[in-house]
Amino acid sequence: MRSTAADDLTTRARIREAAIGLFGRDGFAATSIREVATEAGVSPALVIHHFGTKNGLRAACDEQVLDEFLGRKDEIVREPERAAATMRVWLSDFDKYRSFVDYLARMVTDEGPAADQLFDRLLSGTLAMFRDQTGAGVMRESSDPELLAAYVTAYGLAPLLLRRQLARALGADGFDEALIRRSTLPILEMYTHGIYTDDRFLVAARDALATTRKDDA
Amino acid sequence: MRSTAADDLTTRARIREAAIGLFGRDGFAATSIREVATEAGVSPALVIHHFGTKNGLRAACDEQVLDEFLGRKDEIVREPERAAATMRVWLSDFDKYRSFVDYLARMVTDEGPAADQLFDRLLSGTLAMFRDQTGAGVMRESSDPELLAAYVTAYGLAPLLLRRQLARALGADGFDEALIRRSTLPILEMYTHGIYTDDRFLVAARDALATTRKDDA
DNA sequence: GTCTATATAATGATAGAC
DNA sequence: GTCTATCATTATATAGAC
Repeated sequence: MRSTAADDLTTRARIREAAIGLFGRDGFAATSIREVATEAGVSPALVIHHFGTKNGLRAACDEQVLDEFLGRKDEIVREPERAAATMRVWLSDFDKYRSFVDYLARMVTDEGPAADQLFDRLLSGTLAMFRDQTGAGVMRESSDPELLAAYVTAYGLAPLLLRRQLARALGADGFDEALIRRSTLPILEMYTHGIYTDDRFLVAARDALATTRKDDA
Repeated sequence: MRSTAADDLTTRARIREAAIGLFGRDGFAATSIREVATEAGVSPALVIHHFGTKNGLRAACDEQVLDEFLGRKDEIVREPERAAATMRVWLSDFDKYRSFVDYLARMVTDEGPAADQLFDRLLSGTLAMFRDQTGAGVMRESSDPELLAAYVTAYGLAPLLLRRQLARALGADGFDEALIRRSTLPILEMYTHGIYTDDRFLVAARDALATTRKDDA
């Protein structure tokens, strides 16, 4: 894996890493080219020289983080597994990879091609996984597999987006390896047995939907 | 319920609504006081006159959206139910309430007291609900109820944060009432029966955790 | 309460030397 | 490749008239 702290980087890469850190921490709009330059130890003009515009710099950061997270394109088929593996590495050395985690979280919720590409790759991986597992009889058949896959993908991203809140609410220092360990079994329990003891909420919802559907007609 | 579009608002309120719309759409840092003023049909100086600083304006927006979403404090105990009800109203008239949805989504992921307050109120409501339902035998006992409640709260917010991606991936115009309807049963199926047919992932994870725990020692 | 005019600072980007 | 110097624009916020 690459080394973030090391200074054996090209100047261009150093600027990009500085930008990822600041964009991730403060957001794109709230970060100035000057701040990036100072952080990287170069002049503002050099930032522009390398990346053209501030948006060019953002695009370079997007590409870098996306490549780090999912691997270069068509390298591996199973995107969600690769993503989960990367995330484990990132969380295992929390301080070292914090920039990437923060940047990634901002990227998913921002609108733009990077967010779409990321979600699509994760979703298509989840869909493929679901298809295999359903075929193998390991997974139940859903009444709406596409929707379920989309939601499960979203649920997978939720701890990333709400990592601060989860850590705070659970009395942890940050969303680190310990929290991942703690969450593994309870969440897998939920995905295995559900959280309810019987069908009553499901039945009630079915009735409610049928009723309002009648009202609409 | 209040009317967003109507012009029977004080100037102060009109400025605040304009700010909510622009902050929600473009983000706080990317929105200037001038834009807010133009949108509200007043001068930039008047914005400052009413709210002191740009951050003061943000605070007023936070308070407004939080009050709209959860109701004024200590009005209702069951926060998540109130929140879900508000969200249904907001999604039932998508264009009218889009500003609030967008603003809320930004608010949850940003750091700050508003986000913390919102998450805490939702979480404590979820916890109370879980306690009641577990007591009534409707809900299974989790191996870690606090963690499960935190995750379920996060999962409840996930469609809000990823509404664009969900809508896009599912071929919908936006995350509207139709998508809520479509998702109700499949998601409730998941929460009722889980998605796996047997324990094998759960058992495997238990083994894996036991192994790495041994490695650490 | 609302405006015009303005002070003051910061921003993204350029020009051109080395 | 990297810098200094600077331009043109925009930003938040203030002063003071009405």
